[in-house]
Amino acid sequence: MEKEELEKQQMYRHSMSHVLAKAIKSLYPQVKVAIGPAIDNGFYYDFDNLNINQEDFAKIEDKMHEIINKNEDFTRKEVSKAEALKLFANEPYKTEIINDLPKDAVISIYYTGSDFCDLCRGPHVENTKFLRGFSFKINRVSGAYWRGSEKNKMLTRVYVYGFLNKDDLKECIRLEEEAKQRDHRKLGKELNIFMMSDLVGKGLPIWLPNGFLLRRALSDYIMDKEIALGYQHVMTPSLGSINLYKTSGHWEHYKEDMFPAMERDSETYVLRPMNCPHHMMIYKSFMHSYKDLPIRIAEIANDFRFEGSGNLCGIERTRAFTQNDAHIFCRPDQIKDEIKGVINLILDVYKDFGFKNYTFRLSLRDKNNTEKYFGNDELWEKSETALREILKNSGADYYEAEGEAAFYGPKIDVQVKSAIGHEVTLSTVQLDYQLPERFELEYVDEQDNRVRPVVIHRAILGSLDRFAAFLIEETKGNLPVWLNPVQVKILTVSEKNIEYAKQIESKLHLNRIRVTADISNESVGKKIRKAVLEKSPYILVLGDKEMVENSVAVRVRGSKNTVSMSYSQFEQEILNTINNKL
RNA sequence: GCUAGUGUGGCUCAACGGUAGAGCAGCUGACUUGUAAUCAGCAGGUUGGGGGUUCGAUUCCCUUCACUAGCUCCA
Repeated sequence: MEKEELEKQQMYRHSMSHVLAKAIKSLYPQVKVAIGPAIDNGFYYDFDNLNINQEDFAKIEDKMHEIINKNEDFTRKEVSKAEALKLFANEPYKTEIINDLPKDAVISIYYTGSDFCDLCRGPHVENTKFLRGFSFKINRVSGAYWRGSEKNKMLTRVYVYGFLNKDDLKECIRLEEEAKQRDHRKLGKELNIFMMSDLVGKGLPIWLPNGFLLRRALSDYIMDKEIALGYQHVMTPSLGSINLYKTSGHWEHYKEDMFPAMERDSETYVLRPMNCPHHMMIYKSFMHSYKDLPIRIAEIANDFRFEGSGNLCGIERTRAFTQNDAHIFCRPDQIKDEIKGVINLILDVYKDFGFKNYTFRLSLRDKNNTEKYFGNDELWEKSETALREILKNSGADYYEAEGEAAFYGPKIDVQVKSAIGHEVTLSTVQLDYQLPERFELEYVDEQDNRVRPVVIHRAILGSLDRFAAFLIEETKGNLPVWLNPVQVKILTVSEKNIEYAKQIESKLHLNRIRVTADISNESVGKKIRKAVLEKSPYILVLGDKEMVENSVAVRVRGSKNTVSMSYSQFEQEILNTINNKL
């Protein structure tokens, strides 16, 4: 769609939100209005004291059509602050907004007809008759905090799909339906990747055999990459003394989001929410020369966070997860190269996985709320500028986001969108001067002075859990052969072929290919169906013909055709596919 | 965590005030099969848990747990 057309659509959506508010006010006079902007797929409006559900949608939509068909004018008026306060005296949320405006502000308001007006900057359509061709449908109703703060009252938000073009509305709804089909929670269950159990506890996924094979493929892959780049892997305990986290500052910042402390005898332990402090202690336990740096300590590490119950989502957001974590201890003059190296690794990895839908985000601190962060302004400025420059030079597209930094430093995050539209961080690089200070880390420089190293925190796959979730959704469950839990599925035609199937199976096993054989007494058709539903990349049907010829009949995922070839030819083909990460 | 909605056998769904029913999956047997469901039989649920209303509750009410959507949070 053209830019002008898009702007027009946003204006129409915004005008529609006024129509929605007017409709709601006329149906439910006790309601107080808050705000109602245009969004990506339509618009919403927040109301207080409104209690509706799906059954009321039709009634509200009818009322909206009724207003549109009355050909009411949208009239702009400018008023003083005092006049505005008087006009909206019965609307506490509008009053609050007006009170926040400067004393001498000229406030614009828009009437829809003569009986409804709303505080608004505009612009709007001139008359509701222009909205007649606009396609809309109430999507859902949900809660939303007034002004986005959990300290405030929760209002009722009515979401409405809205498009200039009827087909766009249909397409939007269709895409949302399709997205549900590739939701990792649905596919994860169907493909036996993971399960949940109430008795085990919420947010605690159980990885089934297929899921474990996927995780192993992922962690082997990334560890091999890291080893080649000079990372050293370690293994540290999943819990630690509470003092470790008091030293790092995490306890102060995050204790509400950690599992509660465990006390025994006179000691207190916590399940670790991240691995930085353990890695700091590894660095600290040796004396380091400037010549030894950088030191890159990596771990595939289990972590535990007490995520709010409403935030949990399959394996995308859990309370027990596994990070692909590393800490790079380096000299200040090495920062640039090390971060560049991490960004290159990220790009390299995403290429291997075929990911294209991601954006870099430069995560800065919130300048209006600096007490949340450790360290002085100068250091923050310096760190943020350094990351910005590296990103600029990398040529990657990025955007900046205030308030997204870690308490110890700014970050470069890689953001992706899940099937159902959650924006989540997959990879991250973080620049940190604070933890070295708090843990009193040192190295000896050329003049024999003891000085502080810098720490770069980074995660490439992020957490294996979330990465797997994203991978499943991006591939619609059709994981590439090199990652698929079962790479080859063998089917026998009759009992006579079992022996031959076993031979082929063990040959593939010897090549470290993940293979299973279905030798059940079912029809070939049924076994094919089962294997196709399991999304097996290669199905080998073995019958008398293959047995005699020492061949295999290969059915490749996505194709209904069968290709007959010698076993050795197949072996060559699949090994090539796996080596090329296809 | 907050607001709202949902909760029936492993899965997908039915019955909606009158002692729960189907398909798939599972198990057993027969069939020995050539590219998306062979046939027959068996088994499986005190309708998430607890409490209440009622002669009677899967169905109505309360509460609790879990899930879903959105909001908030995300080292």
